[in-house]
Amino acid sequence: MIAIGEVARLTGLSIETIRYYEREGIVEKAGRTASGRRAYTEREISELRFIKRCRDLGFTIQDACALRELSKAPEQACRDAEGVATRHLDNVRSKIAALQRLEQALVELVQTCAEGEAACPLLTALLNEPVVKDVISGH
Amino acid sequence: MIAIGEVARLTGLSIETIRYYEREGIVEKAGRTASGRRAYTEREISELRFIKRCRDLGFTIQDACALRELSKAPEQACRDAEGVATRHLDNVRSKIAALQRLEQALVELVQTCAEGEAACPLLTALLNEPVVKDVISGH
DNA sequence: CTTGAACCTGTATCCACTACAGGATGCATA
DNA sequence: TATGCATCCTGTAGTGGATACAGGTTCAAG
Repeated sequence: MIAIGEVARLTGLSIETIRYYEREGIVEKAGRTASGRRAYTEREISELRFIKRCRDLGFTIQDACALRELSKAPEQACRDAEGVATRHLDNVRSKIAALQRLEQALVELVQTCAEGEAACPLLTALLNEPVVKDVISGH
Repeated sequence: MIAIGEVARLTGLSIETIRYYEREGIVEKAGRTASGRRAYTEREISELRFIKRCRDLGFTIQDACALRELSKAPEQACRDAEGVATRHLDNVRSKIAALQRLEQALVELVQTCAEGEAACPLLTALLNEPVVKDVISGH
């Protein structure tokens, strides 16, 4: 049986996050020792690591749970998993594109900033110009 | 005097967001009509629009407020504003780079997905783990 | 026996909104 | 004048995905 601190080290998740996953029902409640401490099996650790990998790839928790279920189901799983991943990939590409538009707008703003001018062109632009259209949703 | 709905239309912010900005002290409390409805001046609308532009560029509310203050100060504003914008630009570029690494990883995952295989390579990759070595030894 | 690390529960906080519920007001039409 | 609908109000709760305590218990080493 493995304690939560060790699980954190093994998975790369923080202790708080592991408890949060349990609290939210994202993973099953871990077993307990006589004194009430969480005790993990290797299977549970694998599951946490699976979630961690999905999160590192930018999948939502919901997607991560869906992929985990697929990893247990035998039939059709591959195509479903590919679907989830492809949709996410589209998402990532949209975000990249939006950020690149942002980058361009920022570059242009900063370029206008010439030292010593009476009015700051950057601030003037923010005061007067309409700006980028499509914005990033995520934080 | 302009009502909040019209201000929303003029700025591109939602009514809820305008009220939220007021509630949080991000902008000054708007004046009121006899019946208690918010009434906006052109100056207040400009300020909301300024915040909106900053948000569209991905600046935090905090940055937006800082830039707004700079737009009111006469001296040094340009260089300070350029600093804020440049730091943000660095941020945006880091995010783009991170997302591009993500994109590459996802592309590789999805590419491995060949229809009809027994085990889904995508899920296998997510599951694939080095065997847990160390167990908490004691008891 | 004492110390300090690791663990526990429970709650609050973050960011920037968004989504109601439940009611008051304003304005055009019948 | 009455109706009805759009618009507005306050207040509260929820979102995602954690993170940060406070205030306590338990464990292991010296």
